[in-house]
Amino acid sequence: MAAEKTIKYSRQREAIVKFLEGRKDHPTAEFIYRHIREDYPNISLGTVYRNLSLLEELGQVIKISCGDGNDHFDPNVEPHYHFICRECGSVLDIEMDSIDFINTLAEKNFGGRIDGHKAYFYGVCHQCCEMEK
Amino acid sequence: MAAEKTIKYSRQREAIVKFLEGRKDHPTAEFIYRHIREDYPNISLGTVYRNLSLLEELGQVIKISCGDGNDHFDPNVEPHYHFICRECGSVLDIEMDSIDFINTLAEKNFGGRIDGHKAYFYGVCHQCCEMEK
DNA sequence: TTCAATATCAGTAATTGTTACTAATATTAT
DNA sequence: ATAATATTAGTAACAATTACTGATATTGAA
Repeated sequence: MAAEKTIKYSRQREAIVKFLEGRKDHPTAEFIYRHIREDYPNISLGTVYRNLSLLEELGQVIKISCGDGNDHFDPNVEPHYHFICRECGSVLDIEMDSIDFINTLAEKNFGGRIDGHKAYFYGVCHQCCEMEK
Repeated sequence: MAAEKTIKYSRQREAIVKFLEGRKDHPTAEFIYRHIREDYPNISLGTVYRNLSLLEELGQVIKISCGDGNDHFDPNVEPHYHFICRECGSVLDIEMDSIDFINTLAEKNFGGRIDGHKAYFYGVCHQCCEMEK
């Protein structure tokens, strides 16, 4: 039987969780690191990465790989969709009902089993739309 | 006026195009490199990367960033969807009609403009389903 | 309340995927 | 052919992430 590693409390991990709590801007590890450092000047970037992937395993955060080269992190683990602005690159939440029925559509002519999907929407965000005027 | 860089023929680029032609397995740059080297032992990985991004600019290939850490390349530039197997990590095509209407759904309660999307489906591929038995 | 076991840390080095640089080579229009 | 220049191989640089190490913090039990 695999010896389950017990998880000990750490201030650093708590700070990361607190920092992410309620955020909607899906920061990168680097961004989180820079801000946590204001309270914990000695925290290392490795600690941020290690804890983010631990929190991901624990199901407390979601990693968003939207293809811009950096992973982004989201404390909202409920299934939802993201938008990436072609202008400014910001990653925003999309408010829409679940579209799980596309799994069934996708499974129609497919040999295997489909149980999930990720969708990224692209365009120009509200803020950048305003700038165009 | 921007001096358009004219594009000269190169055997290496042709070899890459030929190698990708008709493939359905969405290889990575590294994979392409290893195989092209059988015919062109001196080709460098940089050349593969450079040509792949050139071909992408030319609209001859599509780069797939599915979040497994490696970019994959697809000679099929028609809009279509991909599946990623949770077991073996293979990236497969999904045969399904366009679901562009989800853009409209997504734009409903969204401030900005939405003009495209990417969707990745997850599950267990046919081959891995068989292995489970 | 010690104390031993060990998870976590900071700091740093290593890895990995990708891009940039450079002098030599290949292609193309003339 | 030749001149202009795009492309190359090879290598170095880069950025994001992960692994390593000895020191430190947390925890359950004595």
